[in-house]
Amino acid sequence: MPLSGAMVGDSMARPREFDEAAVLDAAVLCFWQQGFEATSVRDLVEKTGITAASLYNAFGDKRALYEKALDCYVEGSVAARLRHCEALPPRAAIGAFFDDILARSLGDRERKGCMLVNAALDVAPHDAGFRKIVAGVLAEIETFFLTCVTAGQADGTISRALAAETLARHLLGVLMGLRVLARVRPEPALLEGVITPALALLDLP
Amino acid sequence: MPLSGAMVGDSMARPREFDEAAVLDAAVLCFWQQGFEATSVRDLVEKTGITAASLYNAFGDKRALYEKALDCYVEGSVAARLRHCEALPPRAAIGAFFDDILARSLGDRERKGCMLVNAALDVAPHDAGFRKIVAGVLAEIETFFLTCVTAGQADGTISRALAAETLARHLLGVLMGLRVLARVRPEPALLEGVITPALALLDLP
DNA sequence: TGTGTTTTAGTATCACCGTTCTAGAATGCG
DNA sequence: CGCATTCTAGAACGGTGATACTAAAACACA
Repeated sequence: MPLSGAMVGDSMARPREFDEAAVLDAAVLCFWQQGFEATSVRDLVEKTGITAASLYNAFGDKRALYEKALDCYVEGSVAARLRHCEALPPRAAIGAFFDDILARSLGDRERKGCMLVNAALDVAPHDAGFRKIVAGVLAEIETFFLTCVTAGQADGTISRALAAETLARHLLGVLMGLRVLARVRPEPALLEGVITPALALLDLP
Repeated sequence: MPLSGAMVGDSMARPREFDEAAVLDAAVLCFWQQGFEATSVRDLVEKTGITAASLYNAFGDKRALYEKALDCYVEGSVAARLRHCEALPPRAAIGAFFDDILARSLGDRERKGCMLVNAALDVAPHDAGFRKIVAGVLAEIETFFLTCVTAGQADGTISRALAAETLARHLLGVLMGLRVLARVRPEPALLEGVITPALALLDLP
């Protein structure tokens, strides 16, 4: 099984004609919008612009491509947002995080939601490998919240009324709920109503 | 197009051999576990024990059967829980509601989750009809929370620090989040951590 | 007891599924 | 310039998707 992108063997041959990153981006969009089952290889061929043979050569089978696409999404969307927010003061980081999610959810005209949350209900329950991946990313988000809350409780910007671990878990739950509701009822008042009490909880005496 | 279950015309004929309710229950289980796309008509034929022709005669096509199955699930699971909790005092009703969800989520060894939440991400985003149905049920749950919070704020058992509408929306969001997390990380500490702050919010001065 | 209607079971249909194969074109290296 | 290699395009593959059809069986009623 040759490694994609890397030249193997002792002789050079014809190089790729397509941009692997661009193809992966198109695949992300497909899986993100339609989920794993509802996306056919023919969809992928059409949207990526390369042939099925090239797809299979470069990425393996459909499941492997989904895995790479999910990785790509997480790195480009989730991890990027975490890195961005981690640079802020703790209480502001949490606020900015939810502001961004809110804006993204309300501006999501195609109702794609969050590919990670979609994966959590689509592929994770029936595939232990995917479940582990999704659970790992969720744990990273939880850790981000925990770090923020712990630091905020230490410097007095976040309430100590509840344990930091408990607050972090609550924030993770609210985040998941937001992304589900946004796909069915993307109403500003509803989504803001979901967030407001969670943030109020941080600011109490 | 004959109405299922009802005898039409002026002459009686051969009656159903199968129990329509039992067949619908089996269909609910299929769709609940695997979702709409991942469930094939052959799956349904196998699990319900009746033939494809009977399925089509009795319920119409696959989409119509899913709709009836979702109706059946909502009536038997969601609506039943709402009715049960509505009989309790407001603050206790909310507590009992989440206690039940928590127990159900932790005991869900097949990781089926909640069929309504599954539908919210599976069929609702791509089908306006289903979206309306799911949104309607979510609105019912929101109304249940709102009724509880309003009554609790009136009799002093629930904090008036936040508007009743806001708290109700928050509780709905937490509920959705719970059901997503439970399918990936069904850990008691995590799920309890999600709920605890939401309930604490109700009890503050 | 026939007659009409509707159930059944099984199969046919036809499009699409994920995947692989068959070519032939394009490249780097000896 | 071959030669080995790996790319591309597209057809082909077996399997399965949802659904429709055929014919026999089962009942209610005249």
